[in-house]
Amino acid sequence: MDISGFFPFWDKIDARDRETLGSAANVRHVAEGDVLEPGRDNCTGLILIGGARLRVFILSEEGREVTLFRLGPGDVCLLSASCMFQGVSFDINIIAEKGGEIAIIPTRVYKTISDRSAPLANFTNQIMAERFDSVMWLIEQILWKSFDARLAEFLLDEAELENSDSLGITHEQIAYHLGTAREVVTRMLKYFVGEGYVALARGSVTLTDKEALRKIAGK
Amino acid sequence: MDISGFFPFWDKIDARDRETLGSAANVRHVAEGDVLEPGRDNCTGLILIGGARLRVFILSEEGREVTLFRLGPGDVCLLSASCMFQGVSFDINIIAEKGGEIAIIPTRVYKTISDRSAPLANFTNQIMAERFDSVMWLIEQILWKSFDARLAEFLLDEAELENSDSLGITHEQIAYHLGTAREVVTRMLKYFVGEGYVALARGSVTLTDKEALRKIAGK
DNA sequence: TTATTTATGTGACAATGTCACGGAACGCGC
DNA sequence: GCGCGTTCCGTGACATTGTCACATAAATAA
Repeated sequence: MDISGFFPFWDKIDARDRETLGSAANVRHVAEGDVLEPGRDNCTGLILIGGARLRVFILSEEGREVTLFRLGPGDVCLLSASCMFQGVSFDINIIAEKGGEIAIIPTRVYKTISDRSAPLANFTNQIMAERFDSVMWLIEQILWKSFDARLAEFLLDEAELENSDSLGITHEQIAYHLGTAREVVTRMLKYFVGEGYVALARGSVTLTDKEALRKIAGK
Repeated sequence: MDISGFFPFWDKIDARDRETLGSAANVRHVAEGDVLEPGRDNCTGLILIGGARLRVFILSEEGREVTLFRLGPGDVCLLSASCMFQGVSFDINIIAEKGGEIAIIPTRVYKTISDRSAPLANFTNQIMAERFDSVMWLIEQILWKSFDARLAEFLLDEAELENSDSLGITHEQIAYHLGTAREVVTRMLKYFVGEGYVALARGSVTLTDKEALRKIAGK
């Protein structure tokens, strides 16, 4: 796995540092369901995603989850190296939704180089800003969107990601993504069925009227 | 107003760049209630806070607000220069809660130097991470704290900030901070009065049992 | 088949948000 | 002082979402 493609200014980084980064990168394969960060004590390092899909989420003390964002091929996960910054105290969890190759650069190595390399530090900045943006989007969703809109949007996004209108997902999994209770999802899906937007089966939701769902999602 | 104190690695920045930053800094005084960023079109620049207190919040289309965080003396506001990053699309609003001196460094100047200066870029990173942390804290509050806990915590924080147990604040202002409706605040405050936690008067809330409030706030 | 696990359905209730008011306190001009 | 408009607060009815306690049904294992 070639890591140079992840860094847009690869050629502006010092040659010795490129070497260091390359050899520090720990390439491995993750399988679906693998846990990359278990919440506490999270400082695996910078994760460069080759072919996997990762879900980054937070977890409450009571075990409720909310998905912050998902990362796919070509993305870089920075929060898994959040200990390189002072004053960051929140915990995140990362799990592989789809298996594939990833490369991990240990936090210390990355930080050392970043400290003296402007291109790398600015790259870090850019990634951080993008994640910040995702999280702000989430806040706005949670605060100002009604649940039907959030569910509709989730289903559409999911269909896009999976490239299929038939989603193999349980109500409980949806609830985890959206940070609500299963019963609430069941109730709303039931309503969607009544309106003809989706069809349900055990462990699956099929979108039957995407146009209507888009309307509900408010876009 | 001396801006060097804001940058922990001031002496590691190139002398010419220090000069440029210093002369680009636009020092001015803001009065209470002044709007520094009106949502859309936000790229005032990096704001260095001398003596003012700023409130950074987001606004829904319906006019509902939520406070993201507040900044005081010695703090740096980065989101007011968020256009220096690609892909950042959320809008923020900034208003002065307390008058005082601030210095503004235009985004372009800051970005130019940051692009070639590792210390500055890493400083930017650090600030961004801290703001990210604040926002994550907010998400956790919104998602898994009940409203009584959030209100109690807000009142305690406010008393700390104002250095007084008697707060000159209306129910509506509290609602804006917490992103809810005035009636909800009124209702809960009424309950707090019944329990003897606070005393109310027009335009003011007085904390009468901080210990109990801390307990409710969950800390 | 029978048991067990996993997924879904549902009703009652609690917490919070929305709406439509009414009334009380304050500021201001007289 | 008085009237009067504005701001702030209180309240009831209802909608939405979250919680809890189950029942049922479909898959899977024994």
